[in-house]
Amino acid sequence: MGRENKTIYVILGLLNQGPLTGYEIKKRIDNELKYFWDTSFGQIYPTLGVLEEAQWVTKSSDNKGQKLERITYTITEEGREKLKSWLIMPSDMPFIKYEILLKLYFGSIIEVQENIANIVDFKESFEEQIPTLELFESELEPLKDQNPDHLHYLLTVLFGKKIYKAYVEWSEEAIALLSEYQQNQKKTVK
Amino acid sequence: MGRENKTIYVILGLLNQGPLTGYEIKKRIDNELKYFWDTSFGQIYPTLGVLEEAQWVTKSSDNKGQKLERITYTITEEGREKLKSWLIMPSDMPFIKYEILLKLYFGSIIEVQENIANIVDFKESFEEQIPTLELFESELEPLKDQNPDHLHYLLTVLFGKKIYKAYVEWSEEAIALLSEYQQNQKKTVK
DNA sequence: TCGATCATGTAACCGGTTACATGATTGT
DNA sequence: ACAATCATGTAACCGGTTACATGATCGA
Repeated sequence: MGRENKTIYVILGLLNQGPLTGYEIKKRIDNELKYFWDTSFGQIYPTLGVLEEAQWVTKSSDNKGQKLERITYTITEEGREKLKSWLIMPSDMPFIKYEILLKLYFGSIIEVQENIANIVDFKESFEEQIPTLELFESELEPLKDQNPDHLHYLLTVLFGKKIYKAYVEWSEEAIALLSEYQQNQKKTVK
Repeated sequence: MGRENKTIYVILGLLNQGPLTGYEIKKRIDNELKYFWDTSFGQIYPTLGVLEEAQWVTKSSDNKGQKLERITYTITEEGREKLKSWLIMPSDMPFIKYEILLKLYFGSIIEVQENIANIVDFKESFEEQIPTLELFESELEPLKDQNPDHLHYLLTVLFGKKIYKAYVEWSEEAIALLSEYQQNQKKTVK
């Protein structure tokens, strides 16, 4: 699970671009970071409390006491330092549990067709997201020299594109190998 | 975190190939599944208890009562059915939290060189594993038509190779873009 | 003899999800 | 009127890691 709580850095990173409410933080994560990160309200609100106690953010409300209070959080200088010190540390390796590989590894006891169907699902779910990533790419590409943020966003988009294409290519190879095996089986039975 | 406990299926999948002790299960996971799965003793032993209670495995000991008891677990017919029913279900999508992308996304506030160093680390750690995967591939390739298990193992190896190569390619692109940006910056300063 | 590996397990803790609770505001 | 969205939070629960505890066996 990776010892350290990374949620604090996601929040600090977003707040570093400007003050936000908890709700807005969630929206930004869902819209912008969804290809490589996610989190839930049940994590965001408690973490904001932790951040405030540590004085990495400050809290303010333009309608305190009223119903539907809107609490805006702002990063502090200490918070910015905390963010920077994390940014320059080596990253944890992505450790990923691929359920589909686990199923394939043990998959010889079910029908070949069932395994192929699983891979087809996998392939399609990534393939359909590639055009969106390419759209982002075409929007960010011309801006990359003007603003370092755009360049950094572009790098994450290129990552997504590269990996999703690799998923699709592997799926095609795997389906071909399984189909070939299935054909050989049929011949043997005949 | 993905609702259902997948550890039970990893264990059932391994036991389906033959009886094992908890310790041996851990070793097999570390040796064979490490590219796409891992787990700890603190998860394996309690899960074996759950599996036994559900009668998906049976427990036996050739040296009961002695010190250093060796407890061997064997899958039952119900266990095998449970495994099969999971194998044919659609897989959860791999949801992956890439700390390195998070850092890049927020990376414009630190030195370009720091971000490049992070990517270089990332690249190297995967690059060095590719030869091992290619060795596995060359061992499994000639066996794939003889035994369906070997074909299935090969598919998981091909996955690893494809994704690791994609990581390396992206790293090179990203480093090039960041270096280019850095050069332009220097010119502007002059 | 001494270190590596075999072998089983527990307890404390943490990160994270889901469901629940509550209600206001905005646009159609 | 009504649905969607805005808005904040809590509690129960679960999966998983780490550290701890204990000791046997085997090979150099």
